[in-house]
Amino acid sequence: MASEVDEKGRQAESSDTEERSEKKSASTAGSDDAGTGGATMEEVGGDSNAGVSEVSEEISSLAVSEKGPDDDVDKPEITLRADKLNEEVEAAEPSQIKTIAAEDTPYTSAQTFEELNISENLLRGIYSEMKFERPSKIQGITLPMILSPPYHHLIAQAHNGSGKTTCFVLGMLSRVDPNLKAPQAICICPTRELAIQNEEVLLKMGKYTGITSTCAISEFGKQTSSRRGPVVDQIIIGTPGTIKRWITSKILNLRHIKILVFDEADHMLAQDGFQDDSTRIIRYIVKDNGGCQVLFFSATFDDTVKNFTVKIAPKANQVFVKKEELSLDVIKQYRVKCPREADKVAVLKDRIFPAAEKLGQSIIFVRTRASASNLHRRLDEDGYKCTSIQGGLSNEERDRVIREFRCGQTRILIATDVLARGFDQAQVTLVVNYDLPIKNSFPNDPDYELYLHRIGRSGRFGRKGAAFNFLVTGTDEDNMNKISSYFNREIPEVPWDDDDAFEKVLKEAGLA
DNA sequence: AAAAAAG
Repeated sequence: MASEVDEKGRQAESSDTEERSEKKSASTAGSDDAGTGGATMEEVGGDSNAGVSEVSEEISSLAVSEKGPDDDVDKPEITLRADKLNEEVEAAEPSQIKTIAAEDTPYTSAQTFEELNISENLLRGIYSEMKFERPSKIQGITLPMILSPPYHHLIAQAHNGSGKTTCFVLGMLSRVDPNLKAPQAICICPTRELAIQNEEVLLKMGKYTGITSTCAISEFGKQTSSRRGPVVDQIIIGTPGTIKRWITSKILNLRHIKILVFDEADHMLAQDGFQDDSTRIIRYIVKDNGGCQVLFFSATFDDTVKNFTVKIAPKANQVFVKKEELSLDVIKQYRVKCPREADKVAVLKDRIFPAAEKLGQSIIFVRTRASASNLHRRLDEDGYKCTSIQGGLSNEERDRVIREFRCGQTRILIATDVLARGFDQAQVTLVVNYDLPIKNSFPNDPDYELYLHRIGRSGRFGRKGAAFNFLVTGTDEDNMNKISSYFNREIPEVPWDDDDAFEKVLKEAGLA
């Protein structure tokens, strides 16, 4: 079921058009699943007082000041129009999503794009370019929240590959005034690859709107901020550093910004992520025009960052998924115990590569830049065809590696966590955690969020996928077990030296 | 003992 739903929500390239349009994506209400009702509603909000820094308090008081005269209502009680809402959409996706509407604003989930009151030109892009028929579950819930006055902030969590990009791209395109030739929307992403990808979706969906956009990422050899003229494009999608530089060097005017989007929001607001940059940009906007609607989108929000987000956007609409529900069943997960570190390469060569050749494309995640290039070099020397990407490469090099992978010229890509989040390539069926993701601050704990994002690079839009986790040490095993129980998923072992076992497991995953 | 952005 999940697959049909996801088909609707996809932001994929044209390469998969055939499949997408023939799927019965029109049946959002998927009556067969109606029995799954009774979504568990967890308590939300209220408890968001964990240790939050003073900075955030400051932001909070600033960020609330929504532009416009609608600052009247201040009722503490939260109207759970949400449960009605859940029943309506529950049928579409089996997962449990809990929704908290800001104040007493009632929202009805959208069953069609027409009822969202978006422009004809935008509808045309949605149908003829994106080939969407109806909103996916997450789209149906969040789009009315994004598009209805008084334009509350939104904190939204949704599964990998469920159509988050569409939500905020459509949101930006719809809220921008096509006749005002000035920056009106900003989207901030953690990597330049993601910024580029998101702008591609935006260009496609907004093809007939006449709305213009620009990508604010560092471009080697291109004009520096000082030599660049003022930004006249209406939507800016980029990475924190460049956006900040454009703002401080006055080439990006914030006066007409009405919507700000954080993609991979948990990372953008994490203390060891981009929290400082993100809060600074919010402050700039507040200072220049009194603030704007802010959207926070991610597949994951750990408790700390969730509390922080609620803190800086106190009156936001909230949409959350239980963590046990996040790990997609379409992605089969396995552990591979390797006797020694050196055996990892052997498993790659003997089991993964042969399979990968037949099964689409693969991404192999390693922990450091150095191990990415080392592994790449070793395999290269032995005649295995693969490429690697990490933040130490030049921008041109990165662009080239991505381009080659996008067009299928390369099938196996070694990567650091630069590609862990958001990277959307429908043909990726295999993900290998050559090194498990671990928390930098607590090396004995796995990074659950990163794990989920990594394996989410496969199984896009309900396709099949498999993830192999390489384990060597006792710590590896401990971490694997923690991940397994955190998401409440069995992660069975595949013997590292058994061809048949791998064969069998790939069949089981629906790949072989 | 990390990676990401960017200077």
